[in-house]
Amino acid sequence: MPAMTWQAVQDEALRRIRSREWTPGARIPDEEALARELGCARATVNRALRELAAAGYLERRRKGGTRLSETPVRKATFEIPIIRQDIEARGMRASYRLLSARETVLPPAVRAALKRPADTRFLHVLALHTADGAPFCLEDRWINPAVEGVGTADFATLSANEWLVRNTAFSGGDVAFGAVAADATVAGHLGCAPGTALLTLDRTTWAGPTPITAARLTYAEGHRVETRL
Amino acid sequence: MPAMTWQAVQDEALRRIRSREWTPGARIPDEEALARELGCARATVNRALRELAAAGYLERRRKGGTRLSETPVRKATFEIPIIRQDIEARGMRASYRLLSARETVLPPAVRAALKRPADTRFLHVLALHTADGAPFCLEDRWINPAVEGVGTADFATLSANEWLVRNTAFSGGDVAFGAVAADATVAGHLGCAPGTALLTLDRTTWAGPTPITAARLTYAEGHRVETRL
DNA sequence: TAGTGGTCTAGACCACTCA
DNA sequence: GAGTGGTCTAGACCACTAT
Repeated sequence: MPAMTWQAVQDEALRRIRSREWTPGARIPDEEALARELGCARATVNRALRELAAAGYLERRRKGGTRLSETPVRKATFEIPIIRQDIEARGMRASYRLLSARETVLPPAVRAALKRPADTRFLHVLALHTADGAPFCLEDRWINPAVEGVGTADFATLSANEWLVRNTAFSGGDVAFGAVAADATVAGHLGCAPGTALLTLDRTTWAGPTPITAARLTYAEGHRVETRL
Repeated sequence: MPAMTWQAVQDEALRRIRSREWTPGARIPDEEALARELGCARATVNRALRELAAAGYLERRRKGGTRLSETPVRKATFEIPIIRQDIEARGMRASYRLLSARETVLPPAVRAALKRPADTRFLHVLALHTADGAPFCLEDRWINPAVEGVGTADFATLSANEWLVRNTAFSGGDVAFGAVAADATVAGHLGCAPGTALLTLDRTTWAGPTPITAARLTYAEGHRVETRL
């Protein structure tokens, strides 16, 4: 084992930050000095500090040196797993029921998000995920019918989410959290009163310029999406 | 410029993933083979693939090699900035108004989250953030009165959020999104109808075993927290 | 122009884990 | 036991930017 691993260097840097030995806005020693002081190679210091900069603790500029962030932008990473995995990771039994699947015209909001012309038709899939028999979340998804194989996919047995992950290549997308009041339909499926405040997760995914799918997950009452800082 | 940068290697790997040249679950060439093929050092390949593994695209095991994830757990990173910065980044004018600040007994839910005994007293701060004059979010925060300097801090001019970021050293915490229906008080401050579904962001931060603060941000109607995948 | 971080290289040894 | 990823080193050159 080398004297100093990059992890040890990072821990030491975090210790100095937390102990206020290094203070917000102040410049810290350069990589070469730290490497000499800690007895390791500069590359080791570089890796340790690079990751702290990516996490928002430090700001680094060539020639300008490395400073503690004055206003650290905390970056919180949330895992967005396949719903079934999410449920099973909580130690519950996941099941899935297809409610409807038919091709129809995109509603205006989805059409705008996917930048499609008017009257574009997509496959609309509505499905309910349950955990230990209780409603967990409602999946309201629009799928581009041009996606290869989607015509023969059977979303009754495999969720559209999983089918898409396994069968399409995508290049990017976006995710957003929001809140909605349950309408009568949603309330019925999720077993809550109409008007209940529910957390939503909207996702769109693209293969280059072509939209693959837009989905809204509406979680059952009280659901939270958590992570560590 | 070297022939192949780690970024170029990563782009090439992503191209092979997206083109399905490499398929989910299948093993990809080992680092040495890729380095030879692409004409770079193994360390360069290592950095490229290590980051793809951290992002959930690949699973790597010593001796087991590197495989494409069968069920990629997408990791979405959200920036959790100081609210004022968040507002200003949207090109709006941020302002802040302290609504109340007094020390009182922790309510049960917060007490449990912070693992404090019954009758623990914290400083309770309620404040409204506005963007271009319109309500943006309501900050409902509990601060450990043992935090150094909190007794003399003036939260009327500087938000508690910013004061804490600048004046305390913390070691960790957690974040959670949720949804609540506006009660009469919240509705009044945020200018919406009682019962409106609102997005919440709950945060707790710790200095080792000592809680520093617990905060709930309740965003105005329609607010979304977004990120790219 | 000079200082600092960003990256690449070639080689080495180690840690894990599969067969 | 052996294959593969994880990491460290020492040196080098480059890119950016503060002065």
